[in-house]
Amino acid sequence: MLPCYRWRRFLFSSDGRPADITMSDDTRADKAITIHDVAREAGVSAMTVSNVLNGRGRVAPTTADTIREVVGRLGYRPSVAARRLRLSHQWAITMLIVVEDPDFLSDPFITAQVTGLTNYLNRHSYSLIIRGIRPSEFSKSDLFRGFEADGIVAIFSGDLAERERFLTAIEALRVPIVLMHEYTLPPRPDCIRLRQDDFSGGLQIGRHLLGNGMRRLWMLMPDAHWPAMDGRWAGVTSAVAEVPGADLRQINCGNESFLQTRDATTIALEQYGTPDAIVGGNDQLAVAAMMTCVRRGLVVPDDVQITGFNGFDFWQYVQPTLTTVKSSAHLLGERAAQELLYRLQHGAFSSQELVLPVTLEVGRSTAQLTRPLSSADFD
Amino acid sequence: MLPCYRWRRFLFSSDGRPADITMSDDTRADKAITIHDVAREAGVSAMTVSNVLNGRGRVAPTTADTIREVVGRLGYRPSVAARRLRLSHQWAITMLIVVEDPDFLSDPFITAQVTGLTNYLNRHSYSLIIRGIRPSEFSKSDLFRGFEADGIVAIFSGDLAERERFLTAIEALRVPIVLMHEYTLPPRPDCIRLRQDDFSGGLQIGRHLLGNGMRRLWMLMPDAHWPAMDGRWAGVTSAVAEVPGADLRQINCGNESFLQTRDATTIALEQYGTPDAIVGGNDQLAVAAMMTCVRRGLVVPDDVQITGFNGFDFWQYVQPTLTTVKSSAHLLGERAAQELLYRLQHGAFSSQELVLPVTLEVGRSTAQLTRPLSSADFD
DNA sequence: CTGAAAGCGCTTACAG
DNA sequence: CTGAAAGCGCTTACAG
Repeated sequence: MLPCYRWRRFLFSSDGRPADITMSDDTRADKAITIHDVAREAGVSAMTVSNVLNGRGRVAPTTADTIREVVGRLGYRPSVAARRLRLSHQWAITMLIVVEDPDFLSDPFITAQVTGLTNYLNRHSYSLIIRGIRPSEFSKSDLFRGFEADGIVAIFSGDLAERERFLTAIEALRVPIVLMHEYTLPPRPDCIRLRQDDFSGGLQIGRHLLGNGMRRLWMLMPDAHWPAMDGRWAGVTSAVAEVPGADLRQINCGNESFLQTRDATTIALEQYGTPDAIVGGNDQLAVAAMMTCVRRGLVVPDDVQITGFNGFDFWQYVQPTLTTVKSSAHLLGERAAQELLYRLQHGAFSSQELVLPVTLEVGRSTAQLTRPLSSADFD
Repeated sequence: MLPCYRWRRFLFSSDGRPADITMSDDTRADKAITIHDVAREAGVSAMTVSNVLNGRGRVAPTTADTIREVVGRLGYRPSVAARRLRLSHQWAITMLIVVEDPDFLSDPFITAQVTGLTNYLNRHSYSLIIRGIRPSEFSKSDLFRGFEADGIVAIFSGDLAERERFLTAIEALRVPIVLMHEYTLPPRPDCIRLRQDDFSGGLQIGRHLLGNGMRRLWMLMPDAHWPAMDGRWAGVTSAVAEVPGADLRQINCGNESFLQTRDATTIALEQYGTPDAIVGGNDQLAVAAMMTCVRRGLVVPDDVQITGFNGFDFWQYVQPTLTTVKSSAHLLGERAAQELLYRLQHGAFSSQELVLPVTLEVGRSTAQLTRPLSSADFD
């Protein structure tokens, strides 16, 4: 008997509401072979097939061989959905990125973390589900309607109160959480904080520039509140506080795009004059500022020193090469996955907080020159 | 009665093989409330709850209100796994990227497509599963063991025979396929090809440079065979064939990294002398070549003209701005999702092949200068 | 307008 | 060493 729900209605509409639509065909359902088909063909019971496939129980070697042969011949693939229901485990992790920009994957810091996550998870037969949600649409998001993962890796933007709200909301999903780049929200049960040492990176950048004799510093920051960015700012602030007479000004660069950063830098240059050094909150901001300075006839590093943050391949594409802070965003993603799978395996996280180190990478954009650059400087 | 499989063994080990590990705890399982809990609390049957939640059948408004109240109060969330099993539909699409580089998401062309996909799918309550697989590990990949999607969007690299093999393999999964950037593999049932018009882009680039009087052209290509890259090459080749006396040389740039591109360009410059123009297979290749030329004292565009391909934000970060081919990789991703959901809804794809247009974006890197650049050229 | 029953494809404890 | 039975949490056709 062919059950009639082979032709059924699916949740499927443009506004995300249920809609009544009839499926005309489902090739998979027609041909799907089950564990019972294999069992019948091999002349055993379904449970023996299950045991062989999962390496459990004692099964006679000859029986096992027969079963494996039949599995191969029939092209049997166990139903993931059935296994998930039966075991109430999903073998899936959700990466949740709460950010206004729908094009969030264009940030290399984000993509490197995502790549680290997928690589680690796939190695362990877990899959990654990526969800980008705008802060303004967080509550009416269908994240909560169709949630299907064993854990969450979350990156929040926004101020403390907003982030607190996001965290409280996803805690209702009752799965373990790895919170990225968070250092202000207080610890919670079944939730750890994982980040790179942005404060230290900022501190190193600041001390490096101050050690070069720079005193009037700017730091370029995006509109969006990112905890990681706040940490860098705090680090630079600390360094500046150590040197009497040094000061630091924050320049808002809107959405971090090239154009908005260029415009913000241009206005600041006209309003405040040229600073000794410009600290980019990340590499993109730094490079956009560098281009702006160069186009205005300023020489880097002679007239103004410039630094970035994160050390993506990107920094090499610029001239002079950028002084930046190297961190491994890829490693950060891998580590998030590792901690989550550890938690799933052992029932508890191995620690409350993890901070990965960063290192200052000195390029020519903060070089103390005693002679003009020559082509030899670039090799 | 608490079933004992709450403490069960999970597939979980570093090499991807099943391993015997006991879960010490599962917070979700302890507290999960089901449709029956809601039904009992509301004094109705499970099916009435189901009807209300899915907007089917006739239910008395007062009954429906009560049920919705209980759902909210208990925080009931339907089990996705159960729904999937019952309906044998997953509400999930897999994006499969077959490429050697495990850091595949660092390519902006890939990430833009992934972003377009997620955005479209999430709007329609589908989720995206990303799988990167190395060509060499394709067959022993566990893609086939844990497959769980209603459709596939695939990006292959490699030569024709390899890509043919990949396609044949994923066809065994019996779900509809959208093949990206493919134009040589013959059409198959339940599989469409979606790409941007790389040939036209290459043709336009070639004609533009030849129109500028350039005759000795190079094209920078990566080691990896990408069909999209081959299409661009074919386009440039066509343009060159139109002009007697013009010639085109292919320069292999290894893995496309800055360093390997720089080295390949340097060696080529020493071996063959400076060409009239360098066509980058993509923006990154073009910018790396531009940096190399500038560092060797060549002036762009006076001594050598340079072009890119894809027009990412990236191109603006370079000086002079890059002539490139604009396409919308984001749109390509959206379109792939759209076609797949159409297929799932209607039982058949709406067409066999889709080609999205591209446009030439002329920057200063191919400007025909009659005077030296001034800062005014940059605004 | 509402409910009892069946079944999606697995895995487990238990009995043979 | 192997199997019959139960049940994970839903949805559907059908009967009332």
